[in-house]
Amino acid sequence: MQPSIDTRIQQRLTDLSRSERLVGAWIVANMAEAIDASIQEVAEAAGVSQPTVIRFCRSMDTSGFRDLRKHLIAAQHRPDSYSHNDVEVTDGADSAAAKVVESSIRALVDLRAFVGAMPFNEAVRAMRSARQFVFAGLGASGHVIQDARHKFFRLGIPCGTALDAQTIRQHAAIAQADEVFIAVSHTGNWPDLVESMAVARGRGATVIAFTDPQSALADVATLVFGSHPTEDTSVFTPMTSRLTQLTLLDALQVALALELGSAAEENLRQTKLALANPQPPPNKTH
Amino acid sequence: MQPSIDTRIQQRLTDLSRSERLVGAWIVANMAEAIDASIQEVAEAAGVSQPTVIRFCRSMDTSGFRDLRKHLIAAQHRPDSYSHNDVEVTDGADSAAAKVVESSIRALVDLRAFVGAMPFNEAVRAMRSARQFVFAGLGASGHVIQDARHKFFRLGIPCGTALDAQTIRQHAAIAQADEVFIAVSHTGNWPDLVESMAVARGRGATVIAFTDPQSALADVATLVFGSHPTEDTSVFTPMTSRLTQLTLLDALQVALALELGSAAEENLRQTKLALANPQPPPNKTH
DNA sequence: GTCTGGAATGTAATTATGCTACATTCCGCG
DNA sequence: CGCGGAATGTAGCATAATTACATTCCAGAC
Repeated sequence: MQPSIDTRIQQRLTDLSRSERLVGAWIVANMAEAIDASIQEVAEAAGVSQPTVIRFCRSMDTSGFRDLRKHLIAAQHRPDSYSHNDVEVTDGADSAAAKVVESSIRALVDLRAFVGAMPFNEAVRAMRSARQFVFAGLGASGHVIQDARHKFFRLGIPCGTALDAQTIRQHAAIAQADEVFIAVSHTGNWPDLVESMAVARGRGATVIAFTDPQSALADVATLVFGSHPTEDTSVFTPMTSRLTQLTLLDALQVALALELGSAAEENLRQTKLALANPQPPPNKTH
Repeated sequence: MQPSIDTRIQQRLTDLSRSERLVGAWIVANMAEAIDASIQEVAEAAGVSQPTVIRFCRSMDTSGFRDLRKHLIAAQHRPDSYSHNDVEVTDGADSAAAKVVESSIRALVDLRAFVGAMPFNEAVRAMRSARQFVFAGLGASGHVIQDARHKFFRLGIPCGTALDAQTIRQHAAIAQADEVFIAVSHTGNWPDLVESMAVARGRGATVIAFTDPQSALADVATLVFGSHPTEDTSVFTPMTSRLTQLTLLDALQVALALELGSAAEENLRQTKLALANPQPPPNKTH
């Protein structure tokens, strides 16, 4: 996640022109008022004209005043302990653990802000009539993949897994139009995976990618679920990106279960039962 | 602090008139969009007129649309606000997805309340001098296990995995006092797993269980990290219990990395590097 | 010094937004 | 069946946000 808006303003204050600097200075000094203020009020308080305020907003990489206000409100309600505290070497086991949990929560809260803009409907539409799902991922993403497969196959649609470059290539080479590939990758820049997905898509298959939306994988995919392009370089980043991917896949599976067939209710009930008792005691294989 | 706006909307939904209820329902189902929407857009999406939207704002004890928007943004960025809704068969893919995310957040927020009482220090003390870790889990928990192993082995301590009853029994049969078994199970009632861990412990090994604290597995374990006995019977329970287990294992790994040896700083740096770049592009195996 | 070009800023007009006043519809009840 | 009050919508208004354009300011050239 980007640094919160107030620190961003502080940092760039010196790069701005005189008038814009006045605006920025007033805002950081009067955050509480700034949040409820209109453009006029800000302009007056800072002693500049209204367009200057807008120019200031643009300088801060926001689309306009509304957008800036959104960031200000968000910043005010985002406790610093969540955004900035990384683990310190002086931390005891307990406080380090607490920070990991905080960080995980933060990742999902941030995810929630984007989930509305993700293509769940499109994904479900593509998946509901698929002949087969192929789950593809390398390395650490392989665990996410296996977890996902374990959940989706219960819906009754055949599921394949491809955890290494060779298997992925082979699956892609025989891809059909009614197949859906689910590709997971933290960075989205593995040539093997990207090329294979391009091949699969070229053969008409749908490719759903869980990856960085800026990546090469995202470019070749039909649908992208962004594990958002985090700038947070803390220790936790890869851990939390995996959590968000798992959560998104959970969400997709539930959405698909709801949508499948006209017996949606029955499907949900089945899902509920299956998930509520994933380990019926006397059963060995599970 | 008042209950955050989304729960307030939920609560009062039934008291509202038909049209206002439509507005409220749309907003809670599409929080992310609602935040960026103008009155018109909300009115259209909810299928009502613009004044109705404003009347709705007033019904929510806000001074108007701007103020409501402020509360929505704040709610979205406050981690301890979450709605508690289960998925309905009438949900569209989008709102079902949103609920899954909410539910995951809730699980971690609940976890946070207990994390201080968990035996991280004891676990780290046992693990820092271990000759080997053995990760054991059956079925769905196997994915959690594999993910954990993938992370712990980087610390330089040998790690074994046991994903089926036979392997688990064999590992337990040759357990030594300086080995640490990490057992994961949602229910904690698999006879194979419970018996094997009892054997391992009888031979002097440390058994750390990630499971229901009321279960048989918890009884035989040396240390227990409770995926807390949730009373939430929603569809999500098994999904979220897996998330909490993963998060706890993340936390344990970070805590251990900090504690390992006197070169704690070096270990952390290594961890950071290893985690920050889990997929160095030209490397094939990862 | 003063002229010139370009950036910085402000003025004024434009558009979108949030809001209000009033008209219409709907619905329960005598 | 019609009355009265709540619920909702229509149309218009005021303000907020944004844009287009004019003015000012300042650095460097001559």
